[in-house]
Amino acid sequence: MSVHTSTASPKGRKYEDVLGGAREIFLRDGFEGASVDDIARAAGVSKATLYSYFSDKRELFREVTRVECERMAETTLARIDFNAPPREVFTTAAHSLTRFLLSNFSLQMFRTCVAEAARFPELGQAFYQNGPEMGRARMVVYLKLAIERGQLHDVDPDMIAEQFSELCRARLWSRAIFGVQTSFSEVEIDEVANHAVETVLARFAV
Amino acid sequence: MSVHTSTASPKGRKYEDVLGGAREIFLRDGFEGASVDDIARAAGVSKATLYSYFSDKRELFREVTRVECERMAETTLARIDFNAPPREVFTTAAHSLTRFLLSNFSLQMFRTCVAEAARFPELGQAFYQNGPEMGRARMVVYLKLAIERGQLHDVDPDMIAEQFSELCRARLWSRAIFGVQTSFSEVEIDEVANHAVETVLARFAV
DNA sequence: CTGCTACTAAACTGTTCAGTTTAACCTTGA
DNA sequence: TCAAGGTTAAACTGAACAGTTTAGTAGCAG
Repeated sequence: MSVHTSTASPKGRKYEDVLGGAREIFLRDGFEGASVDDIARAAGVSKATLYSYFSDKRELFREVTRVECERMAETTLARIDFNAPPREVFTTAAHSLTRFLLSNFSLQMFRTCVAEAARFPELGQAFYQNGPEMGRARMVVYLKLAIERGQLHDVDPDMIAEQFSELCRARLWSRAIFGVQTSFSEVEIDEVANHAVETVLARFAV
Repeated sequence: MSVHTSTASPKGRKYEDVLGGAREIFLRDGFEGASVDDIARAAGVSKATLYSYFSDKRELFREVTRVECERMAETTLARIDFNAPPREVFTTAAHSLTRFLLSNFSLQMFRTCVAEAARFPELGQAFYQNGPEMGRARMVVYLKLAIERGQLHDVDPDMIAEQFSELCRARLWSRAIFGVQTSFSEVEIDEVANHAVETVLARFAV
């Protein structure tokens, strides 16, 4: 009896292996930078097998990003306590979002999607919708409640959410994306997150 | 008598042509996406001539970005009136920065630098230093004055500048960079800029 | 006219890489 | 034991493309 990973692989034994290898190499080298031979090697699979699952490199890439975006949505959209006061919610969200934005995964994903935006218009859009857009929508639900409760001023909640997430990028994110700085201390990250909280509260809290 | 563009070309007649063609194609296709044949064609120059000026594609790219960053620094670093009150300065800066961030040029430059950050660590860093870093430094000079005058709270001026420029990216920039939205009305832009001003003032103005 | 320098078109080299093909090899189940 | 289907290594094809070479042209100075 063979061991199966949760649901039996959609097609053939090596399907998950291929996806795993592709994830590793695409994340390391981006789309153009990744060679299919490297992916097959990393997956421990022959090129012929790989091409029996995916008709071409793009389709493989699409599938990897789809799966990764789903995982990201599940994992990193911090559970919001819809009954907590704004300061608490913003503080929790700011720290987890700032950390996430500076994570290797998030930065590489962003780089690749941006780099391929011209070749793959659909890809950047999918990434945007499954990533930033999803997080924002969730935040907006909370903001509306808080406004109803009179805890926040009655300002377009969408704009509050947008400003909040941009504030979490202050100082460190642009350095990270351009490779000017590659590692970040807890202290630095906390400082950025705390400043984001203070600013958003100064403007929107009652 | 032949017409010369300002200073006589550093080397040979076609130097500026090459740079112009490279600028056009790199900006359209990015670094990897651009073919040297395309550049030569766009420049109205033979490949051999191109390679007599630049030893390889990377050197050509470096020079194009250097020149473009200089131009950007001159053009878009809005003159700040160091004696004006914060609301006026932030308002002027927010509108011009938001527009700039959404410009075709800025977006393409960003895309290319990010995409090549792995192959060209120096490039992203040069872009960062000549672009965001330079604007921020200029803003900080003003902020220190305003704090001394008691117009702003005594908070790390660097953080004020960083938050301010991030706020100008709210809502529209991420849509632009992922290709979700490609054109932006004056109304939308003004709204983002005005919100950035209100938020930064709410937190930092005395 | 001579000779020099910048330039040109086009063919060529060498490499990288996506995707295909082939012929053989396990594994499993009847 | 046999057959079928998934898998494999390796060679192959064809295209794209950076960079070079060659043989020749245009213009200008003396």
